[in-house]
Amino acid sequence: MAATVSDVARAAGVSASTVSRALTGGTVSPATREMVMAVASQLGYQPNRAARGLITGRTGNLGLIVPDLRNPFFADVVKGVTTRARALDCGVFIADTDEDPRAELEAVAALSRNTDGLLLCSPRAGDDELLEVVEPASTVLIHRQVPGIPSVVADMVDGTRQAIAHLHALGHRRVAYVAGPEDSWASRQRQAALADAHADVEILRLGSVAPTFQGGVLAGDLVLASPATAVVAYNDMVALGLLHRLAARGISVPERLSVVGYDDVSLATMSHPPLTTVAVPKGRAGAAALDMVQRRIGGAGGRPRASQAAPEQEIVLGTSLVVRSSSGVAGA
Amino acid sequence: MAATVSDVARAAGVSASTVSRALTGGTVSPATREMVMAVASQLGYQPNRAARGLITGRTGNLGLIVPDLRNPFFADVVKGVTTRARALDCGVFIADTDEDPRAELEAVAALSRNTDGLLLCSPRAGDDELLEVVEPASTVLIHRQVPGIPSVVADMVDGTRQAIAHLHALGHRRVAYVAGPEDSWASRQRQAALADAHADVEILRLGSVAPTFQGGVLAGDLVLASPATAVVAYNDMVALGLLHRLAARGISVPERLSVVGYDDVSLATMSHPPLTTVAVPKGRAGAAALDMVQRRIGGAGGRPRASQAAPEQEIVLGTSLVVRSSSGVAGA
DNA sequence: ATGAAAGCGCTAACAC
DNA sequence: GTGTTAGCGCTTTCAT
Repeated sequence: MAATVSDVARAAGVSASTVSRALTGGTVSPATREMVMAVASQLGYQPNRAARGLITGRTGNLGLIVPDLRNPFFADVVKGVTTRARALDCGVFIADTDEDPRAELEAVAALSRNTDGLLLCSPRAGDDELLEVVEPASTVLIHRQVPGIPSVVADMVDGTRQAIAHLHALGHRRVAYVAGPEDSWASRQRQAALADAHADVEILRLGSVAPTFQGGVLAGDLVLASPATAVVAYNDMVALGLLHRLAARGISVPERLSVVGYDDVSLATMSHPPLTTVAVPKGRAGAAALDMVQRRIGGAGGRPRASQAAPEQEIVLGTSLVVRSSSGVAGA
Repeated sequence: MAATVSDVARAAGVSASTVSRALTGGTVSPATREMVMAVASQLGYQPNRAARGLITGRTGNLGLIVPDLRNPFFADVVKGVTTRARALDCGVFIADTDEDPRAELEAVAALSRNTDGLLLCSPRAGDDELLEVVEPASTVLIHRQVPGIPSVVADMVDGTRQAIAHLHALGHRRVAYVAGPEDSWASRQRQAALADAHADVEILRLGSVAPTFQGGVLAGDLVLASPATAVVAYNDMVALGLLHRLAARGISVPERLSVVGYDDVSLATMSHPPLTTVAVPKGRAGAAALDMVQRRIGGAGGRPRASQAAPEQEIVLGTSLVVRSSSGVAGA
């Protein structure tokens, strides 16, 4: 059986409350504190978070909900969250919803009772459904915006602008866009951004396709049937599938066609040729979201502190185009 | 504030214990149960697991520790665990140790107090360190064996045998093996398996290299400088890097050189050419480990039940060679 | 600066 | 079958 405060108290010859104070930073004499700490670590004492949470009203745990851990994009976000959580000594419950909006809503319900806050990464559920189950005071959305719920997003408008400016500079005037899932927030974002990225560049919308490698393979033929000299894919996985299909059809990239993705997943450096892509901060977004939710629930320890100067509702992280070898001069 | 048992009890006109019984499957009259359930769901009651855990001694939560979530291999394992956990209504704490053995040990210490059991996936710490901090009764290792700690592993000996038999059948007699990290359990496993996979096939050991895409790139030149007609890589990431380097040097695969990997990560289908690889069950291993730890801690609710017919200590999952296009007839 | 006592939400004995 | 009581491990008043 694990050691409890009482065990430590007995071994240290003090009361349980003193142990508690020594360990959580209450008013104790330096000497006592040091002694208690020594005894505690010597006994391998680890506080029972459940018991602590029962009284403080805070569990010290967070919930993190993602659509699919296998997607390298989400893996990066999760990694950012867990890394920051480790530094903050905060537990992270993980839930993978398998891209199922219903599972997402269930996960929110199950986790919200047993955590201090929730991080929802790219949730697939609709705005209204989300607003129904989510507690805005202790929830942060990652890479998704819903009016009324705080969020951390990447500046896709700027990233898109950079991508199109890059292609324009290389002489491209007709650029295909391979769209992802119709109704997704990210997809709408990208399309809106493309719409007014550059006056001189005509955007040819293709798709939509699944946001996967296979979706990209499928898109390859669509792109070749269009008059575009360059293509912007919904994300890197689609871009990679595209590259794969183009190679299979003997099309040289970037000579005949330039390809640009979104996300900058690690695979983007491993393709043939390495992929030019709009880098979106993934780990950084996860870490920022964790900090944000901590700030919002923090300090007050459950008690909602009286209106303190309108807490931030949104963080927009910068994006940057990473130019590799899949983009080049038009008609080269 | 969330509803508590007392709230439900008051609203239902019964005592708190009756509510508890109705919700957890105790002896209650069907009518009462139904009524309580209705009131509970109407109030949106969600049990406070912390409080429940305090008394039952079980938290209903598990800890899952992995070296690196970005590694698609581990992502698959995690996914297997979380999927099974969802079905069992069991929370999963995730910890990413960044391949750091010390962080691993710390994670074990921090999590073991606040979970019912621990799943350690491919831990990097040494046998002795692990044995020191781990509670064998409530821990299961995934893809790693340590005497005295239960584990779920894949049959690498058989997988390796299949791979070498495949290459032998294609006429290969000299096969290079690109070794991974010297001191890793997995690496030793594979080498032992290769040593007596086939009497007619000579194994040329190369490396070791980092178990990454970059490691594979590096290994590409090593392999070409050897007389081997085929190469087995430490894992798929190395094999993919190898393929990349070979392509860059204009070596055609499988005509000039056959390449085989281990793991069958999803990327293995996306390479040029698609990779022949020893498929190891990843999600299945995670799910099996979860079931195993539940079985071992289950029922008794904390109280270690008196010796019940020697609980299983090890599960070995089958592997199978997936033949794609990176392997072919020798000297073709 | 420290100890005693109360209580967080829940379930397990024990009565009835 | 149901209510009452006690207590899990911890923190936090309230005394001192």
